[in-house]
Amino acid sequence: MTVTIKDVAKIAKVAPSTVSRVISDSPRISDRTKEKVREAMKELGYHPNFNARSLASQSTKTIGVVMPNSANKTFQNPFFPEVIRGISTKSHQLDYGLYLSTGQSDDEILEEVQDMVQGKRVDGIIILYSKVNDKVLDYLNTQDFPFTLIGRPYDETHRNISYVNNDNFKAAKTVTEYLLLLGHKRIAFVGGNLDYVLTIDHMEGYHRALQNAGIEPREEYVVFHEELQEGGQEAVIDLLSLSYPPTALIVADDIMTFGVMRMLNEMDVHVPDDISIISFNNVMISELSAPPMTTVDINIYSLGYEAANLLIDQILHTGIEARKVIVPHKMVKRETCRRYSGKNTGTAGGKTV
Amino acid sequence: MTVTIKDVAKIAKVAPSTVSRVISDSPRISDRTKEKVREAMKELGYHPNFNARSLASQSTKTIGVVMPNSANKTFQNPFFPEVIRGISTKSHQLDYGLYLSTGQSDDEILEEVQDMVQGKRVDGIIILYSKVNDKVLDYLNTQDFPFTLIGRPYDETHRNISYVNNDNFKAAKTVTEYLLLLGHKRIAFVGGNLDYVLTIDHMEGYHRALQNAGIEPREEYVVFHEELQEGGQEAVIDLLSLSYPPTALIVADDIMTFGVMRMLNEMDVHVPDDISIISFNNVMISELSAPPMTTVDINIYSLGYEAANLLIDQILHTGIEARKVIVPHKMVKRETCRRYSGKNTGTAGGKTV
DNA sequence: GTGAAAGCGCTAACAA
DNA sequence: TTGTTAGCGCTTTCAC
Repeated sequence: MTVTIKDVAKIAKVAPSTVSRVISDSPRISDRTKEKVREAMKELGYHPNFNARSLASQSTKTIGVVMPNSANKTFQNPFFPEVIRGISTKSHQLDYGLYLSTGQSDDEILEEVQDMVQGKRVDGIIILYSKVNDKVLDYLNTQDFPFTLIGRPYDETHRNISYVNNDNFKAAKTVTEYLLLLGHKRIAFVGGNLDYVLTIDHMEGYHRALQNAGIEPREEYVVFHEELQEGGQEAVIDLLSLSYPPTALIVADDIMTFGVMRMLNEMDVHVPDDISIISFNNVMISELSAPPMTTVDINIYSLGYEAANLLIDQILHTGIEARKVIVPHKMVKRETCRRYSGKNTGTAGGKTV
Repeated sequence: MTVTIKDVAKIAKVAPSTVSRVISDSPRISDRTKEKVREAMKELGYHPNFNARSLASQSTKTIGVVMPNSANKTFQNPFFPEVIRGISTKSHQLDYGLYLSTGQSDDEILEEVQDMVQGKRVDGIIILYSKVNDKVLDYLNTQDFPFTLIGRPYDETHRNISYVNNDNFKAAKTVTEYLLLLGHKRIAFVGGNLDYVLTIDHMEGYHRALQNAGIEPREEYVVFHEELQEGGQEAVIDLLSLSYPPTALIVADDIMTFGVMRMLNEMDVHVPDDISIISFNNVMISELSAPPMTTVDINIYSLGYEAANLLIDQILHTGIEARKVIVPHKMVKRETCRRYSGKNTGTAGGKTV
C-alpha cells in the first residue's frame, strides 16, 4: 500500500540507500541514476515518510510556535496572524513547517513545550510573547535547545537568548515627546498586562520623556489593564473620573484603543478635539477606526520573519552565539492627535468643537 | 545521551515492550510493574520520542490546519485566531497537536497538503475556508484521508465530506428580512470574494428575501470585493454613486464593515441615520466600532471546536460516515440599524439628523 | 558512484 | 502479566 524507498529502489534497480541519496540530491550520485530513480518515484507516486525521516535524521524540519495561552483574549489580537504570516514566509522558504501550541493555561503550555523539546517534535521554538518570570523561558534556557523570543528576556540572568524586538522604550518615549510638543502636559499611559516586558518598556519610555521635560509623572495617569477591549474601556472611566483628567492618552495596543475610543464616544468626549490618542502596533484595522488612529507601526510581519530567520540559523549552525534583532518602528500619523488647545481644563467632556 | 525506552527497561528490570505498555497505560500491566517503570522513567528523565512513536504506530496525533493563503489579507481576519482557538481546545483535550500550513499561494498550499497527507505528517486535516473549485478539496477527496471542512463543499459531486458550517443562506435571508421590516427597500449587498461558497450562500439568502417581499433585486446593489478593508471602502464609493443609493447595507464581514463605516464617515453619511448596516461574524472588535455594529454572531469558536470534534471522530473510527454540523447563528442588535425614515431619497449623504 | 547493513526509538504480534 | 522480536521507512557509516 504505502510506497517506500524500497519499492522505488526495486523499480529503479538500485539500492535503497541510493534512492535516499537521490531524495537529498546528493552530489555523489550520477545524473543518470538520479534520472532513473526520479522516474521510478514518479511512476509509483512515491512520497517520503516524514516520521521515518525525522527519526533517522534526528531533525524534523518543523518549528514550534508558542502562542500566549488561548484562554486569554490577547489570543484574538490580529497581531498574531500577522506575526505568524512573517514566520510562515521565512519558514516556508527554508522548508520548515509550523507546529502550534494549543495550551489554554500557562502550565499546559509549559507541558507542551517540554513535549515538543524532549519528544523531538520540533527543531526549534519561537515564543510569541515575552513575560516576566516566564516558566517556559526558564525551561528552555536550561535545555540548550534552539529558540527565539519575540520581545526581549526580562531577566538579564537570561544570558545568550536570541530575540527579535522593537525598541519599545524609545517608541514610547518618542510618542510621549510628540504629545508633549503638541502642548499636552496631562498625558496618561494606558498599559497592557504588567506581566509583559513590553508594558514595562513602554512605561519607562513614557516616564523618561516626562522626566526630561521636567514633568512629574502622576501615578493616577498610569493604568494597566489585562483585557484588550474591556481594559481600554475601564481605563477611560478611571481616567476621566480624575479631577484633572488627561488631555492625551498613550495606549499600549490598537485594539485597546478601539475600546478606549468606543468608551470616549459614549461619554461624548471627542477625539482628537477633547483628547488626543496615540497607540502601538498598527494592525490592519487600525486605519479603520473613527477617526483613524495615530499609532506606531512596529512592523509585526518583520518581527515574525526575523524571528524565523534567527531561529533557523541557530538550528542549522548549532553552537552559534545568540543574536538579537531590533526591528525599526515608525509613527503613523493619522487623526487622533492634535495640538493642545488649552480649552479643556479640569473637566472631562468639555467639548472644543 | 538521549534516554530511550531501553534505558528505562534496564533500570526497571523489565523488557522494553513493557515500558512501552506502561507509556500507553495498558491494562495488562500490573500496578507494581507500572510503578517500578514510572519511577525509572522519572529517575532518568525519560520522554517518549514522537517520531519513533509516530513511525511505529502509524499515527501522529496531530491535525493539519489549512489556512487560506497567507498572501491574502483575509489571513489577518481575527476570524482565524478564533477558529483556531476552538480547534485548539478540542484538540488539546484529546491530545492532538496542531500543524499549520504556511503556503503563500494556492499552489503552495496544495503541495503542502499533499506532503502532510502522503508524508504522514498529520492524521487528519481541517480546512478553514471553503472555495469553489478548490484543488485542495479535490485532492483530499481522492485520498480517503480524514478531513473536515469549515464551510460547505460547493460542488455536490463532493459526496460524503464532513463539514461544519453556519446556515449562511438563512442568516443572510433573515438579515435582509429584518431590514425590510425596518422599512428599507433599497438594500445593497456587499459580498466578499465570489470564490468563497459563503459569499454565494449569503447572496442567495439576500435574493430570496427580496423575492419573497416582491422586490426586484437590482444588479447595482450587489457588489463583491476581495480585500477586507479596501473592499469595503470601494464598495461604498460604488454604491453611493448610484442615482438611487441604498438606504441599507448588508456587509459580508465585520472587518469589511469597519472599512465601510470609515468611508461613510469620510463622506459624511451617518450610520444609522442615513444608512443602516448589518454584517456577519461578530468578531471580538465588532462591538467597538462607532457606532457599535449590528451583526450576526456565527459562533466562530464553535465552528473550530466542532470541526476538530468531527475530524478526530473520523480519525478514531475510520470508515465512519461523513457528518455535517450546522452551528447556530444569532443576530446581535447593536446600533447600526434603524427604521427607514423615508427622508433619505435619491441622494447620498442627505443627513437625517 | 553505489550497495549492504546497522540503527533511529518505538509499537505490536506472537510467545511464553 | 511479561518478554522476544520483527518491523515502521528512512539515513548513514562503511565497504567496494
